[in-house]
Amino acid sequence: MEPTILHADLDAFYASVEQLLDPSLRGKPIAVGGGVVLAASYEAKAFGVRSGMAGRRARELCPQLIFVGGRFKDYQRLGDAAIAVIGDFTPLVERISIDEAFADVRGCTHLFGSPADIARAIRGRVREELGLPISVGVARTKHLAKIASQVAKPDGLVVVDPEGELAFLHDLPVELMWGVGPVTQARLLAIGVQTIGQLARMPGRSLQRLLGPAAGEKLSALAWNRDPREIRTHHRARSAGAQSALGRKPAAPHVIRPTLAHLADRIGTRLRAKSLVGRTVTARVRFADLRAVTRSVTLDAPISATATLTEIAEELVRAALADHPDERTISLLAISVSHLEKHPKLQLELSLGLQHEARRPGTRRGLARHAADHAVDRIRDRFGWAAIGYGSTALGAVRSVPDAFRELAEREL
DNA sequence: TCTGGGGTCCTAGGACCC
DNA sequence: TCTGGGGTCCTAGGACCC
Repeated sequence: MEPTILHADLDAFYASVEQLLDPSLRGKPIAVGGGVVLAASYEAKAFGVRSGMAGRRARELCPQLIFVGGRFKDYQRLGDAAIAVIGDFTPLVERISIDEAFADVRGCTHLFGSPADIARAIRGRVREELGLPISVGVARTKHLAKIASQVAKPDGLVVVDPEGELAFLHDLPVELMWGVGPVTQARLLAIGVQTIGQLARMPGRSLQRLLGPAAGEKLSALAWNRDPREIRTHHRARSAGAQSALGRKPAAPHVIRPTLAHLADRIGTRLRAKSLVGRTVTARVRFADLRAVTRSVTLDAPISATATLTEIAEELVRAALADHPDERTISLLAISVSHLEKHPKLQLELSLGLQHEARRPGTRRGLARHAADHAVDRIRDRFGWAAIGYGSTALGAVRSVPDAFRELAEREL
């Protein structure tokens, strides 16, 4: 079988866009972000600067590092354009994030040539039309294609021939595998496993004892290049959430209320835009020392109303804080809604709302809340998100990061 | 001056049902 | 008196990915 799976990954994406749009930044070590490095150029990576690193640490490693603010609209535009180039070759495209996608070209080789030809064409077009470097891996499986694109970086192409798969895979370090993070890497190192080949030769039993049944099984399979995953062009979301880092703030209502209201507002808006409702609400509180706790509740009836979501989240946060009375300072609040279902149509929703109220005597708020949410949603559709909000949610102070950046990270629900 | 924001999946224990 | 097992759902925590 011919290798027809492509994995395409824009190199140092945010940083590359900044260097594209501002030529004075080219060839220089730059980082997108401030408090935290969101992306680093290859010139910065040479100094050890990595994404996710604290800005201060990055500056220590690279004193001449240039921090740039972030042109989020351009990231979205150029990321979409690059993925669209892939879509010109095949409809079987699975987008993983703003700057990364899998594709299966098995059905279009008669039009465009071999998978390697197609990969070269994609790289050429993204470079010529958009001015951005993109690395591509080609293999028979998603896992191998993804590893190949990592090996190809920066700005390269690696094709893994079927005959050479295990030879290619087994010399590589385990941390290149999908699913091996810092913890697993350390656990494997403790038993002397550093390469994928060493992992492959471990007895399945001991791997499962070390990493759990699911992870052990999965890594064994991947190490032998058994990856059953196919290209999935459409994912439906299982949860929708939002979070806000706070620095250090007192665990007090004047901090918690407006923050939760803002988070609930964002989630509710996204859910309603996709006609989704959710049954489980989870709230997360992170303390000053970065330890975090969660509290969740599963409701009888699913919700999407901003006010209801806010109230439930407040209750959960109160419960979490009550269990940790010594914690006076919090550094992050988060809400997530899961057990998502498709919302019934509007008319059904109204009758459902009435039934719902009948079951919960004393609340005539359900319908009023839906009406208010829909009114706000419509105004925002016309005039933008900032045009209107629920009281304190309009507070800019609770936003530690521009909403444009949040939108970048949001996946299609 | 101790690190953003949005996700997925897995595990383990307990409740509850048959 | 003493002793079962399987399945499902919920909750809390954690590892990992981009």
